[in-house]
Amino acid sequence: MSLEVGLKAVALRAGVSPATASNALSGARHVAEATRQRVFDVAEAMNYHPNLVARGLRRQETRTIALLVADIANPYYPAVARAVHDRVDAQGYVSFIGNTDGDPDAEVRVLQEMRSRSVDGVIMGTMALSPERIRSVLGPIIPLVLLTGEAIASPGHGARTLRADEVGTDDAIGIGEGVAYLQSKGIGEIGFISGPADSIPGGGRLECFRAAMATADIALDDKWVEHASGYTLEAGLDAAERLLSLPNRPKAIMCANDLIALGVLEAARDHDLHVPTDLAVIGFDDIPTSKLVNPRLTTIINPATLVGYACADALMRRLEHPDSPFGHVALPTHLVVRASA
Amino acid sequence: MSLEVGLKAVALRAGVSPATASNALSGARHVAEATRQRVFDVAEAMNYHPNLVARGLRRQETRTIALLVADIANPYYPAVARAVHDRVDAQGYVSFIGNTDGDPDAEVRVLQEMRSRSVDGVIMGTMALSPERIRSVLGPIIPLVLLTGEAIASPGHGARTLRADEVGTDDAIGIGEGVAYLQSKGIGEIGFISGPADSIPGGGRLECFRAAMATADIALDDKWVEHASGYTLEAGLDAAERLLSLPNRPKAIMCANDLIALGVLEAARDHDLHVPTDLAVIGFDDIPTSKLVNPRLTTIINPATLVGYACADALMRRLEHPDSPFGHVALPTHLVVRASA
DNA sequence: CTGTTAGCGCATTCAA
DNA sequence: TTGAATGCGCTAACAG
Repeated sequence: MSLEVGLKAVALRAGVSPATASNALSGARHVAEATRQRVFDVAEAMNYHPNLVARGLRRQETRTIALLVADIANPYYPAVARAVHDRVDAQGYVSFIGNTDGDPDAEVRVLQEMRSRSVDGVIMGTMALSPERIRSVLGPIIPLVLLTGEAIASPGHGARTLRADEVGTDDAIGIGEGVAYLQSKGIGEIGFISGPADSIPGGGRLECFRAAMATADIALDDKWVEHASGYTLEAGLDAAERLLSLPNRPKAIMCANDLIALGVLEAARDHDLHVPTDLAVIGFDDIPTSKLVNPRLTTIINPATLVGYACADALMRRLEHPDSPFGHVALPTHLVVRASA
Repeated sequence: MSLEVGLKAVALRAGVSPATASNALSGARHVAEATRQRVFDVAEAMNYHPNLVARGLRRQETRTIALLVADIANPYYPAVARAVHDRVDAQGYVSFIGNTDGDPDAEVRVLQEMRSRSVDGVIMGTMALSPERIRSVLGPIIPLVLLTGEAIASPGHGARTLRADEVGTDDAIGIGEGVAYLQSKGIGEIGFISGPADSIPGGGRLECFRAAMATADIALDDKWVEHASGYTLEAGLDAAERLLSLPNRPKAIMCANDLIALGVLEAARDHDLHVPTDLAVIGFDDIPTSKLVNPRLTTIINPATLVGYACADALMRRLEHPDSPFGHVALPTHLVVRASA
């Protein structure tokens, strides 16, 4: 009934058994050159293409991976997704994409879904679930790459039991550079806008910030630490409004991501504050927009493409060498001074 | 050997046959309430989740779709991807993502790949292949939604033989508004920067532009029509350099997309041209960046989220009603006047 | 209402 | 070097 030509049809027309046709095409076993050629010709003539679902069931290997992020429309992720795609595509893998909005229930649901679909690997930028929970939902087998800034805060954290590779950014470098830079300009009244209080990447960056302030020996007023309700411009604007309405407001604001920082820029405009003289603003991520806004955003470069490559490479490596030691890659972040600080 | 609990294991523990367990869980056939409850309890206790690869093979329905675009990192697509994801996710479908860079070979390759993977449907924003070619590579069965601005240039174009739904934008509306707006400001020397000469969306927009100029009764100097080498800021900058170096340059430039327009903005800066007084610039798409740059970009809104919804809805509709008439949706575009024109 | 049989399309045993 | 048989995990058809 099926209109697709299957291996059986090719074998029939080539006058061989399905097994031989399979071997001829895949090269798994040796086949007489004449036979091989004949099978190839017939397959080509009949426009045969293997059914990858059936192959996946049989081989217990689907050559699919899952890329799970909070929101593909968040400007940081597309570059990661593209980089991952390019790397795995070169190895014959295709990617499922999943958006979780950082909602723990959604994360569990989509992880379970991907497990049911027998993906060969998962790359996940979690916002809510602990690594242990992720591993437990995903089951003990499927290779997992964690895409998280916090990886570095606790290097190699439980890799043994977690059986996961970690790719992150060394946020402390860039944030340290940012604090030092502000200090060198004589600015000590530095505030920070993090993401939602319980979210992971922003929380890690906040910790980095606290550490950097301590290192720089600058007292940190806890009133100057705000939590945006999300990693969006609007949430950043709201949080900045609160910060700028304080009786004694900070002279500089560092942010957990660029969108929040863009919100701060808007808030500064609303308050008739000149950036950077009245208020210095430093973002995080260096999304494409950042070099195009006015004033151009001083920010900390989060190398999205390299992160994507590193995730894909870690996953491909584990698929080839399942028993290699688990690793964590920390890509450096760096301050890029533009016009906002 | 497999560590995953299968239906057989659940059936065994529940004391029923695999078929009954299947029916109890899926509800395909009626099962005694007591049995059903027992199967559910066992499944839950054993943490059973169906193997969707096996189900796909058996049901000849994978509940996967493919979203094929030129480049997910292009800022227009993430919003489309997110919208598609949300709609199909609600129906239990997951999305493969494919990037083709508008390369015809890559498009053929990924279409073939998706066909091999038995996706239930394809949403494709083609840049290079003709609809007929796409249909031929994809085979006659798999539902196809074409995401293309040109759909509207030739409404219902070959829908019968193509067996495809089309979702596009009515680019002529917004481009007509743009030309009329410039005319109302007394600007008649209008140039246009399209995408690569052989690419589809930019070509359609160029045609709209020519038509709008004719309607407005403005003579169009062909020297003022340029082709950018891609839909990027850099390509737009290059093309604009060529246009602005002309002995008699246009007083306004309309563009096939916003990134090209952002390149024009940079070129204008390089040439010490003040926007909009020396040079008016109008983009296309209204990507998030456009409202944040300086000067804020006057552009034509391409409702990416609505486009994504429409694509997903068209696909879901066809999956439910395979024989419904093929349709094409044209979402209106509109000029939004900001500061660059 | 439930169990048995069969097969989706392929790749891997085993045997020849 | 090749073919026949088997089963990946699930569900549909057919019996009972």
